Order: sequence, then structure tokens, then C-alpha cells
Amino acid sequence: MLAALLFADTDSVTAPELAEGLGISSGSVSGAVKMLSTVGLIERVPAPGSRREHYRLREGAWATLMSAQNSVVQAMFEAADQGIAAADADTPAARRLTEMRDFYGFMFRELPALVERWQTERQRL
Amino acid sequence: MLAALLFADTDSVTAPELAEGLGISSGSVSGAVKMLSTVGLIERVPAPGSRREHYRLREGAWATLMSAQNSVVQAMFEAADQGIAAADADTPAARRLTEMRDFYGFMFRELPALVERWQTERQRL
DNA sequence: CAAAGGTTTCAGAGAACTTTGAAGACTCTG
DNA sequence: CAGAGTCTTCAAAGTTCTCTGAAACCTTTG
Repeated sequence: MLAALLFADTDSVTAPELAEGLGISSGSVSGAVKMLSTVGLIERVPAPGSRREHYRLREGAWATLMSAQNSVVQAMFEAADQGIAAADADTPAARRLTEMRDFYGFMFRELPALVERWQTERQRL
Repeated sequence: MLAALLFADTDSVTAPELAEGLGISSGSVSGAVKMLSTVGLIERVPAPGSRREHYRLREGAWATLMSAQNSVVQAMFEAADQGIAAADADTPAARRLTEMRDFYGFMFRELPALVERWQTERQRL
């Protein structure tokens, strides 16, 4: 579906066009739209003159996708943190969990900064 | 399985211990070991005196995992690139694909650098 | 070098996920 | 405000993925 929206030679695409083009049912289109919308990758486009819904990739969709990944990083960080709290100090487990927490802590700090740097560099073009 | 290896209070864990502790069959352990080994997250540990295989998380496993993600980024970059080659210039599709390629190109350059920075900062501790 | 201990492979069973199609809900428009 | 057009929901069907258990395969050791 993302590929279909990427390659479309129009600004936005209707649900029936997606169904037809991809050879899937309207129900599947509806489900995919719902999922991709909540993730923030696509958006509904108001289409005056047509009663059909139009969809398109959101501006900056890829940065959004990367930021979504960041919540995975956060989850790993928190899991490690809770693990450390539950484990006895000075055990192999504590050592491993500390390495894990430090790594994901680092990434959780740096990844958003990286995406931000992309945004500003993009601005200049 | 990763959690089991993380929390183990010994340096390494045997396959039967993993099966017993997780309540899964030896076949499943074998499959998981194979998968995690090829990804580089765990390693076999030579265990003199025991005939059983011992496993443990590899040093720097999390950095490895992040680097593996990078190949996804690369795939996205290449997909965008091929898309641009296939699309007509000055179309909405070309514009979208260019944004995608630029973003993943940026990430493909910067992510390894980020992991590397982690490695060197880690060194100092 | 045979036998015991341990691991891997693989076909079949089961679980989880996805898709479909039809019914219901929503929303413009005349 | 009725009707046509469009979208969403959901149960059933289909597909894919994962697990198990048994058999085959290594590998160490007496």
C-alpha cells in the first residue's frame, strides 16, 4: 500500500483505486488505511467535488516512521531498567542488563537528535 | 530466549536449561539458537568438562542488533533509488521517492556513525 | 569403535494473523 | 429528509508462521 501511494502519478489516491490497483478488497484497504493513519504515515485528503476519500503519504512520513522506531528503543531501555531493579547487584545478569540499559539510553537520547538534524538540513534545500 | 539469557545468573546457559526454563521443546531452542546466532546476538561458548553446548549473549549484542537494523535502512534506500530510476522525472512519484531516498541516505550515513560513537564512549568507562 | 549423550531436522498440528464479502453505518446531495 | 454512494465492521475462510516430538545425525568417551 505504501508502494502504491509512493508510485501513484497523482497527488492523492482514492480507496477504490488502491483496491483495484493492488487487487485487494475494500475491507483490506480500510484496515490498512486505519493502521497507516494511526502510525502517521498517510493522511486523508479533503477532496472537493468527489465524494470518495483521498489518501496520500504525509509530508515527512519517513522521519515519522523512524521516530516510531524510537518508542521501541524506549521500551528496551525501560525493560532493562526494570530488569536491573529486579536483579541482584554484582551478578552476571546485572552486568548484562546494565550494558543493555546504557546502550538503549544512549540511543534514546541520540536518535531523536539525529532525526531533528535531518529536518533542519532538509530545510536548507 | 533473549530474556532468559539476559537474566541467567550464570555466565552461560545450556540448551536443556533454556528448554526447561522457558517450557519449550528442544527443537524450538535449536531453532531460536540458530536464528539468534546468525543475527550475531548470541554465541556458543566452549564448555570444557561438559558435553552440552553453552550459550550466552555476545558482548556488544545490542550494537549488533542496531547495525542489523541498518541493513533495513539500506534496503529502503535502494528501493527508493530504483523507484526513481523507474519513474518519470518531475512527477509526484519522483518527488516522493526523492524525499524517501534522501532520508534513508542520510540515515544510512549517520546510523553507523552513531553506533561507532557509542563504542568509543563505552571504551572510556 | 560402539554406545551414550546431545543437537538438528522435519512433517504435521495448532495458533496467530490476514483477507474477504456482505451487512450496517455514515454522509453528501437533490 | 430520502436515497445513492462510500466507508467501516466483523464473522468466516484462507494463509502463514511457529511449535512439537520423533527420527536422524553428530561427537565425545570408555
